[in-house]
Amino acid sequence: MTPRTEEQYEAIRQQSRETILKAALELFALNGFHNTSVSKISERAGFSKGLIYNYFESKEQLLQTILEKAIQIGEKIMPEDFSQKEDRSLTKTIHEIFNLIKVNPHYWKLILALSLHEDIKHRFHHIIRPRQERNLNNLIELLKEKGVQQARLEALTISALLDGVLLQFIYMGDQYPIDEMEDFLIGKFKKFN
Amino acid sequence: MTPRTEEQYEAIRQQSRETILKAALELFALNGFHNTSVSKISERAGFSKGLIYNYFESKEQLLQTILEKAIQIGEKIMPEDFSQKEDRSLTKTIHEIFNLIKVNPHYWKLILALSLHEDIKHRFHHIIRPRQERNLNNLIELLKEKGVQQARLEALTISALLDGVLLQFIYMGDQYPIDEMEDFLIGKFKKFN
Amino acid sequence: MTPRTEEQYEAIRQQSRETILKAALELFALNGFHNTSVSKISERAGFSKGLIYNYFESKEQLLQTILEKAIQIGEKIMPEDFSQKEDRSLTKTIHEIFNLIKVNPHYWKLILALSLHEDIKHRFHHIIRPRQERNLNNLIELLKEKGVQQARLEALTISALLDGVLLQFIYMGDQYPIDEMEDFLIGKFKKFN
Amino acid sequence: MTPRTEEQYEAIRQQSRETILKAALELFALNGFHNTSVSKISERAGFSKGLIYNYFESKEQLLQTILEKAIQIGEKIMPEDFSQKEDRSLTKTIHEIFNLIKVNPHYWKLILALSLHEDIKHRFHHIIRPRQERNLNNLIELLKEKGVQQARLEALTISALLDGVLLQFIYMGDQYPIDEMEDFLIGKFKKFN
DNA sequence: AATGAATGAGTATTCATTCAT
DNA sequence: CATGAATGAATACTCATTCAT
Repeated sequence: MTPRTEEQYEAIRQQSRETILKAALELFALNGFHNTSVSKISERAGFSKGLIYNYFESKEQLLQTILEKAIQIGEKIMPEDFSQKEDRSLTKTIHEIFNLIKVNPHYWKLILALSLHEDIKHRFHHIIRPRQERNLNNLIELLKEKGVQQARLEALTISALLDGVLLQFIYMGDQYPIDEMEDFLIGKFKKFN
Repeated sequence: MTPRTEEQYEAIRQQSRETILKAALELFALNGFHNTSVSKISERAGFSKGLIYNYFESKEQLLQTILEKAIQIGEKIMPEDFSQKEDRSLTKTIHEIFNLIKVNPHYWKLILALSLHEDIKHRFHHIIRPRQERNLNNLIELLKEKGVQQARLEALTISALLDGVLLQFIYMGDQYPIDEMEDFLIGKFKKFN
Repeated sequence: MTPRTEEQYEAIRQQSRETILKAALELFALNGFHNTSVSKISERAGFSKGLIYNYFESKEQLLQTILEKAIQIGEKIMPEDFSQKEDRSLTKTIHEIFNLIKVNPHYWKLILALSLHEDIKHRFHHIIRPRQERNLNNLIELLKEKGVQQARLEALTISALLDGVLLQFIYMGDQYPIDEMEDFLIGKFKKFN
Repeated sequence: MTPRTEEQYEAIRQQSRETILKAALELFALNGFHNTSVSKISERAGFSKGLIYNYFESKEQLLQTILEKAIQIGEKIMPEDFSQKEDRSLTKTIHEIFNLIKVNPHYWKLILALSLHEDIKHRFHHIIRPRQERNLNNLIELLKEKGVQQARLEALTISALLDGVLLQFIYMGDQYPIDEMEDFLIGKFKKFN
């Protein structure tokens, strides 16, 4: 009955926010943003509808928060200063990407689905596009250093390949031989290390 | 003063149907199914809202009609009896896929976007899944004939690669070097011919 | 190929009108006015939708025409000048009412259903109410002549009874022992003859 | 700052539900089901359109709820176990029916109007028909016990008479001498007690 | 006289958001 | 911090009516 301390309140807030974000992510990824109601999110989170609005200004902002998080996750693999990174081997990078996919399939499914919506694409274009560009350039640099010819096309190919694996893994779920594919591709790209 | 002939009516109907389907396809692909209102479709088609319902029972059925058409298009490249096809070379097949993508990007964008929605995926799973399976098996057969080792993983790789190219082309549009990529990949896979 | 004569045209017109009215009556009686679309009427009549509007200004006017016809039919039993009618015996009148019901159940079903709608009731109140009043008064007169006490209540009772039989016959259709009821009631009211 | 208690919420809900049901009943009875829009119901109830759907799944279900309530009311007069009822005298029963009519004219008007719609009739046929049958049989039993000849036809007559009175009372409203009719009919049927 | 494509106002229903408690 | 009743704008769909042929 004693009032909670400021820290306890903060902890509760943090916890509730996470719960809501998790529920929203899952439903957005499963059914799409426009096909997911705030009601369903609150139900899945185990809260009341109104609470969502204590933490997020709108359904839209909920989405934005999720996307920003996804971008941060991606950032870890190919950080701003990728060229300074210690182990920049393609093998390592591919392994990290596969790991990411396996651990957070929902995020990537959502990102993929949303990136196909023009309206959302526009809203995040300024954030996503430069990173894609940068990642591609990093990859091109990497390949050039290894003396690869037509480094740009080769980089685009690798990038497309990884996107395609992601797509198929997302689509097929557990039926997709994700681990075998990882080994297979790492074997294939060893020569570029 | 006399009514139009049956043929005249049929022609009008055919024309209107096509116009509506085209508008719907574009909007679904651009903004997603759930984010496209029937009003917007009718506006884009240059008709009244009500007319849509003279031709299609529901927004849902409009989608279904579009998807069936997309499936028919895909069928041309990898037909049921692919193993009987005259020129089954990988080069030829890749070329055809690229062509398809370039000519009908809207269809494939839509298919991709929809295939990520669980509810829609479920509804069309019985149509799409078997074809994917069949296509993959055809590819595996093709590679085996050429004496390729690990034909299944190699086939999955090729399939992922093509999906990835589609994804990136759809995402980037005219900025994507689709023709160069085609040549590059055909060069890469010549050895499997 | 010779043009039709004016009379032939008129005959066709008359025929089409009847067909439309019949279809409309049946559907209105079956499903209610507001639950019957002009499309369905035209379908049942075997014509195009547009034709209806060559003959009737509106769905509303179609209804009005039907109601006026029903009123005319009722008029035959209890005409304006009922007191001048030759055989005004209750037995005869009841028999005529039963006949009417049996021959035109659709009309009476429709009349009953519509008379319960306030909006329609209002629109026809000035036509229907005076007739009901007149009919009741005629019945009262008749009973008074036979020396019946409390003629008004007795008349209301007879009137309610007949309405009730109509209602139940309409509701139950062929399962209702309409002929037996007629004999039974005529037996009952013989004393008033 | 603290949310309302569960009881408070329940009270609010109960109140709103009742208000909506009352408004719907009145409008359905006045203008018919198909001629009453959810908008009009919400207006009459003094709520927003959307609120209706917090309480009822559909306009249809609103109707169903009302009908079930009407059936429950009817059940009180002629309960399942009517033959066990203490005072089963016709006089008493007629008095109860008149009371019911006078207290709840809207319900009976609605029931009457709806029972003339084929589509609605079908939907509730399985609920309403058996009760009508049962009620008629109860009445027949009652009359037989009193030694009445042709008990079935007599019962049908009484039943029709009561339906007719209801019909006329509903149609004419306050102008109908409902109390006088009650006394008159009770006098008429005293002999069957 | 007859047709049916097209229109647009109206209807049921959903859902993001607000707010009193 | 938390609740859920209430709102209103948007959405899918229907249908009486018009009109060119």
